[in-house]
Amino acid sequence: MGRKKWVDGDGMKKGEWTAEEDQNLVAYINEHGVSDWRSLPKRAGLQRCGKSCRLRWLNYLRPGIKRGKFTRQEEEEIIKLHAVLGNRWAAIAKEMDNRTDNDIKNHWNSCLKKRLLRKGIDPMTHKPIINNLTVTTTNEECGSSSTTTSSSTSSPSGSACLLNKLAAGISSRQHVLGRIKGILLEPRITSSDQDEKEELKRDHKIGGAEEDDDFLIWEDEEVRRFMETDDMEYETTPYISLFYEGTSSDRGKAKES
DNA sequence: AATCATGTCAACCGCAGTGCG
DNA sequence: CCGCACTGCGGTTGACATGAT
Repeated sequence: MGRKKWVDGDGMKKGEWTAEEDQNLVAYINEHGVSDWRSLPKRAGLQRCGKSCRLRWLNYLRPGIKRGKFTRQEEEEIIKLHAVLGNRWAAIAKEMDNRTDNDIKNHWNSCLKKRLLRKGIDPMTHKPIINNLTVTTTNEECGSSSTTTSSSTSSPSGSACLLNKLAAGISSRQHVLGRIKGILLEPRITSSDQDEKEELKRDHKIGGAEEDDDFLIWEDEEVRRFMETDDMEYETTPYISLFYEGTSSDRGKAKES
């Protein structure tokens, strides 16, 4: 995979790295450590730009990097962190166990984001998707007003605030929590290919009444009423605990509730 | 079997932040 | 304070893999 090799105007190689190049870079860094990426390629005998070397080292060659499929726990962690941090992949990566920001970003964009969308959750706001409705809400905790749509982006803190609001109102909308839980409790891909196929079958089930009804689309009026309850107090942590309660070990309890 | 669509992942690009002279 | 060089980050691209038709 990757890109074909080519050479740019400065004689710098681009594209896919060869095993030999990897070996050279690793050998050099092991011996001299990382310093001055700009001059490193020359010193290491590589026809690459420093930026390319840095990226290769950080995302691929650096020792201890965890690669391959994401576990369910890791995916939960990503969703949880994304709700708080937004698209700050480097910050998310720091909280994860030796996953690179690039890896997390790729997995989010190719998999998690789409899964959330399929389940009627906006991946940017982590809110239920609303019927083409622009929702204006006063964000007291963040000290500002914000206008969001189901497809809009918002600042991480704003997103967290909205999510807390969602959590605060969850008692009156238990099915919302159920829907969110559902995403996290789904049998995960990582266990086996069979699981993956079954999940895909479920998600792409054609003609089943469950399919369309399963999306959580709030009616405009319902949403308006919900958003009007602005005098509630929320905190970040309660939202997270609500969002994730019932996952893994608590799965049984969640079903009961 | 061929073609098309979608998923995955490595790598590139451009910009913002930071440090230094 | 300003400009430059360097680093780090997030968004995007491109090639290959895999599945669906």
